[in-house]
Amino acid sequence: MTSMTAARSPLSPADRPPLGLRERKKIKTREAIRAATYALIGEQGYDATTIEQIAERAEVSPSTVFRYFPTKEDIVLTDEYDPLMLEELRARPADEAWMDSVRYVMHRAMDMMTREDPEVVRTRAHLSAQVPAVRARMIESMSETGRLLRRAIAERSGLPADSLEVRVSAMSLVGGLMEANMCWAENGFRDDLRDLVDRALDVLEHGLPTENR
Amino acid sequence: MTSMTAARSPLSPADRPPLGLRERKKIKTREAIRAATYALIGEQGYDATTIEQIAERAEVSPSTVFRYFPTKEDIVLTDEYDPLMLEELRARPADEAWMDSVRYVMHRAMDMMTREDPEVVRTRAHLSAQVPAVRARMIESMSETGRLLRRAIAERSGLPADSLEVRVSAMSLVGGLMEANMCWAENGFRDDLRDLVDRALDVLEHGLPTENR
DNA sequence: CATGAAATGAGAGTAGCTCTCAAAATAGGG
DNA sequence: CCCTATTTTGAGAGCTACTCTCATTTCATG
Repeated sequence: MTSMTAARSPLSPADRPPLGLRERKKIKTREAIRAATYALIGEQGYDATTIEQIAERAEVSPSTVFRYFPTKEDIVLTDEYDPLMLEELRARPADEAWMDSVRYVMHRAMDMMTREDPEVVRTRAHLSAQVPAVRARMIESMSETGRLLRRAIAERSGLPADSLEVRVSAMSLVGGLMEANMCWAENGFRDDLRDLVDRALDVLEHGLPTENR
Repeated sequence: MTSMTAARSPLSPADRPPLGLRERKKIKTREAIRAATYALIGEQGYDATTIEQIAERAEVSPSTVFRYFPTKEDIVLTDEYDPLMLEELRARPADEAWMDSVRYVMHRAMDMMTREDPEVVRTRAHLSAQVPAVRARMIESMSETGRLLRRAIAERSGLPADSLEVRVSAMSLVGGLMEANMCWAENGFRDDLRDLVDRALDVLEHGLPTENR
């Protein structure tokens, strides 16, 4: 019901067998909290849902909720995709055009996500579009993603990872993708997310269409 | 000591003379709160500064502080530049290249800001770079700015203001400028902000330098 | 099974923020 | 100058996210 399971397939070494009872319980608790949160938000909305209610339904104490997630927004937003996507990006052939690499990885990621838990992806997008606090946290986490992206861009371009040029490039990429996501949610998920992402990448690559850029 | 005075010069109609005692007091209170906040943060840091302390030093009640500013972060971040810049942007000749318009307006804005209260501009940038809560709120407000920007971009490009293309374009512009600001603060204000902004705009316009984009 | 380590729960405490209501300040007209 | 309507303010209660501490429970390991 969450994304953890999906995170396994592509590029993860071997760390599955030795998984003690403790670790398994921790994962279960994490999932329980997330599931309880999504359920309650579905019933009452985000703001009306308190940590106490979440704790109650997940059958843990409020303290435990905060031990697993630093903020309420993080319960909704946390996923494990970003590092994986980064790995995949950096694993692409160095002579591939940058935007092609991005496109490729984004397509794979979206396939994976819609195959695993499309419901969660939508809820998340919906909350990001509607609830200011969630949106803020989401933007913040995207800018963290942008920071990770710098390494990949730096490797491709030969520029230093902390140069302004690389930073701007990373940030505009991340911002563009976020905008695609927002658009998707705001229009009630009517469009195909893949198309939106493609169009966003086109704008980043070539500027606005039918314009002298 | 704040930015209000600066906002007067360029494109404001006539609304100065009829300014009752009530309005004047409100402005004074607003400034007092902001001044108190900046002072206290300078002495103790952001997190250690509570609304109560701010209220005390500004000689108002805590309630009043919240009446003037919705959040603590807003006390630090709120300014009145954005709408002005938007006006100026839309007032540029329609046949000017888009990026040139942006460059022009940004230069004017930066001149204005560094002429008026360079101290506040720096403190704000510094806090945005250091304090997560402030940064989050700042990003959020930049994305509001991005929303305003859409109108201008739509007028120039002929595309609908709510199209994905325009949104991506607006967001990446705003993100790039923010990155320039961050860079500036993180490097201890050693660089010239104008150069950084120019370089950011260059990346947005032409892609990464010496690269097949 | 005993011992050490880790996870949990309970509880108190802080601070940002909201809401309500009564008191004080101001505007405008007689 | 005063009276009244409106606005602004202050006081205070209340909610909730979040932090910290400490005792208790639960798992790991020899």
